[in-house]
Amino acid sequence: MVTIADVARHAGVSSSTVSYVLSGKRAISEETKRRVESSVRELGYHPNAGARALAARRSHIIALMVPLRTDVYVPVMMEIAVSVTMAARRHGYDVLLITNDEGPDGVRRIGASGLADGVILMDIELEDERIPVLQSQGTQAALIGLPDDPGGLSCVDHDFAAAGALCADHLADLGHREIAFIGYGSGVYTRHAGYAERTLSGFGQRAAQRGLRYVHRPCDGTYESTAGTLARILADRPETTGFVVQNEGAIGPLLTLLRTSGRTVPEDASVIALCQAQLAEQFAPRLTSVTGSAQDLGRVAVEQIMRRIAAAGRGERPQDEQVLLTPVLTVRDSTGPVSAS
Amino acid sequence: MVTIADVARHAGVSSSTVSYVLSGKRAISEETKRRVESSVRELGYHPNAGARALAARRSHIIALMVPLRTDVYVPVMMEIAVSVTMAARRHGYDVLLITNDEGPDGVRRIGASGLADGVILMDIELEDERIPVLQSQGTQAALIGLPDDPGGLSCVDHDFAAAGALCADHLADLGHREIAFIGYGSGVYTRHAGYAERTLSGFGQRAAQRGLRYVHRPCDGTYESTAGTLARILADRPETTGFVVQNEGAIGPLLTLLRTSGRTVPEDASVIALCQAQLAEQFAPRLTSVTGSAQDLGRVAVEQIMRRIAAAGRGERPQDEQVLLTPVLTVRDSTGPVSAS
DNA sequence: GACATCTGTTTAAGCGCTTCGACACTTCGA
DNA sequence: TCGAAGTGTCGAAGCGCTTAAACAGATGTC
Repeated sequence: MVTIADVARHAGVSSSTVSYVLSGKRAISEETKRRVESSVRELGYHPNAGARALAARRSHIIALMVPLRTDVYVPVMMEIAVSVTMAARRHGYDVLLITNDEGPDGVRRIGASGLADGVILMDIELEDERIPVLQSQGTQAALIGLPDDPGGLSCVDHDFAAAGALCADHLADLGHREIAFIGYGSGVYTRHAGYAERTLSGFGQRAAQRGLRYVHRPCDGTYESTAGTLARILADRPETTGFVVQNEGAIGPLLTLLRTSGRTVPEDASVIALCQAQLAEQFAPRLTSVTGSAQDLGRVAVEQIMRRIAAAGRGERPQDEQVLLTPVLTVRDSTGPVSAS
Repeated sequence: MVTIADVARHAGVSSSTVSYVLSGKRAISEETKRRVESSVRELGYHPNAGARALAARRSHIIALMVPLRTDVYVPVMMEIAVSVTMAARRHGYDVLLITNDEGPDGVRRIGASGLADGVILMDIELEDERIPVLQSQGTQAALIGLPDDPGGLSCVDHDFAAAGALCADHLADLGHREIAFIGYGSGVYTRHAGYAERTLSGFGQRAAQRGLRYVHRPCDGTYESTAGTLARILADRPETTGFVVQNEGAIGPLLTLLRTSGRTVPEDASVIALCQAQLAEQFAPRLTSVTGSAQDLGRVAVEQIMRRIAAAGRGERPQDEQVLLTPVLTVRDSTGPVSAS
C-alpha cells in the first residue's frame, strides 16, 4: 500500500507538504506542487480513507437513506440515488446506501460513528421519527420531501401543488368539466405522505378556481384495483372526460380499460399522468404528463448538504433552505379538447 | 462525541477491555462484559468508523457498482441494491454506492484508498475492463453476472440458459411450433452482455431439441420499435403463435399491439415474459413468466464477498465460487394450448 | 512449595493522515 | 538598516481505535 510518506520520500519533501498540495490549504510553490503531483501519479497514491477521516474528522461520505416501499415508483428512486451519487462525486464525496428499515437508529448509528458527514433522507413522512434524532445529534441532513415542520433542516421536493394545478389548468383549458383524479393507494394517504396530499390539494384548489367538478379515487395500481376504481368513477360520474393519474402502476391498466369500455383517448377521454417523461412516452398514445426532474432532486439535495457541511466545518450555523422544483407540463397525444357530442 | 475511553472510564476498565468486549476476540468475564455493555448502551457509544478502519485495516464497507444504463430493467437493479444493503448489514457491513461511469478507475480508487473491503460489480461484460484492475490490486470482489473468464473471482447470476430453456419447454408442451423471441435492443447484443446471449442460446438449443421453429428479434422496448418488430414477425412468419419477451419495456406495447391486430391472448397467441413476478401480474391478462430472484442475487453476492474478506483476513487464498440461480416458471393467464383452427 | 498453565485485564505502540506552530528566507516600508 | 509582514516548508502532536505483549492472580501439577 502506498502511503503519504512514500509520496513524500519520492518527491523529496515532507509528508505535510504532500498533504497541503493535495488539500490546497496552504500556499505551495509551483515547482514543489508539480513534483508532488507527479509522484502521486507515478506511485498511484490514493489517501487512506480511514486515516483521513480520523485526522480531519470528516469522512467525505454522505449517507442516503432509501425507502423499501414499492408503492413509490422505483425507477425514480434509482434515478435519485444515481444523481445523488454523481453529484456527490463532483464534490469529492462518496455515498453510503442505508435502507429505511434501520429507521431512527440507523440515523443515530451513522451520526455517532462519524461514518458519514451528512445524511440525505427520502420518503419523508409529515411527522418523521428520524428528524428529532438528526436535530439532537446535530447531524447535517437534507430531506428529499417536505416534513410537517422543516425548522432547522434543508429540504427539496417537487412542487406537487403546482403539478396538481398544472393538471387542472390544462384540462380546464381544453374544456373539460368533469375530472377524475386517480391517486395512490389509500395507504399512502393514511401515512400522510406529503407529496400525495399536496398534489391533490393543489389540483383541488385550481380545479375549484376553474370551475371543474372532480372526484378523487385512491388506487393501488394493480389491474384489478384500477378496474374497480374506473368502474366506480364511470358509474358515479358518467360525464367524466378528464383523468389525472398519479399512480404510475395504474396508467397501463387505465388505458386498456378505457379502450375496452369503448372510449378512445384523446377523443372521448383525456388522460394526463403525473410521471416521468420516459414512462409517459412508452404508452400508446404517448401521454401528456406533468413531470419534475428526479435528477435535480438528487443534485439539489447534495448541494444543500455540501453547503451545510462546509458551514458547520467553518463553525457557522448552516443555512436552512427549502427548495421546491417547478414541474413541467408536456403535452403529448393523450389529451385533447372535449368533443362536441 | 463518545469515545471508547469514555466508555472505559464509565465502566471502570481499560479501553482495550472495551474493545475486546465489543469484538469478542478475547475472553472477558461475564461480570465485566455486562458492565461494559451497559455503559455502551447508557452512553450511546458507536465506535468511530474512521479510527476503526485505520487501526483494524478493515472498513466494514463494501462497494456496490451499479450501471447507469436504462436498458436494464431498473426496479431489478434497485431490488438488488436493497438486498445487498440489507444482507451486508446482517454482517455488520455498510454499502457504498458507486456508479459505473467511474469505470476501472473507480475500482482502483476504492481499492487503493481502503474505502471498502470489497466490491460487488453489476452489469458485467464478457470482457470487463474492471476485472484486471481487481486482480492486480488484490481487491476482493463478487460479480453479479458472468464474465468470459471468471478465473480468480466469485460470481453469481441467474441461470439464463435454463430460463430460456424453460420458455421453450413450456411453449412446446402447449403445442406451439412457431415462436418469436423478442429480445433486448441490438446494443445489448453488440455489447456482448452475457445474460442476453445466454438466454437466447438456452432458448435456441431447447427449441431445436423440441422441434420448434423460431426467430429472434432485438427490440428497444419503445412502442414504436415494438410495433416495427411485431409487424415484421407477423409478415415473415404469420403462423407464429408463441412469443417470448425478454425486454420488459416491450411487454405492454406487445400486448396492446396483439390486441389491435385482432389476436386474443392466450387464445390466438401465447406470451411468456422473462421478468419479475410483480411486473408480470400488472398486465391483463396476467403474464406467464420465468423469473429469477433478484434478492437472492444480492444476498449470494454479499455472502460470497464476506467469505472472501474473511479468508483474506486469515491470510488464506479466498475460494472462487460460481453460482447460478435456478429460475422458476410461473404459469399465469397469457399462455395456453395452441387453438385448433 | 516451586513451577507451569490458564484466565482476565492492562499497557503501549502504531495505523496514515491533518494541522498547528515553528522556522528560514524573502520582501517591504519607514 | 531594521523590524514587520509574507511565503514556503517542516516537525510533531494527535485523531480513536486495535492488538501484540506484558502482567497479575487463580488454579493445577508434581
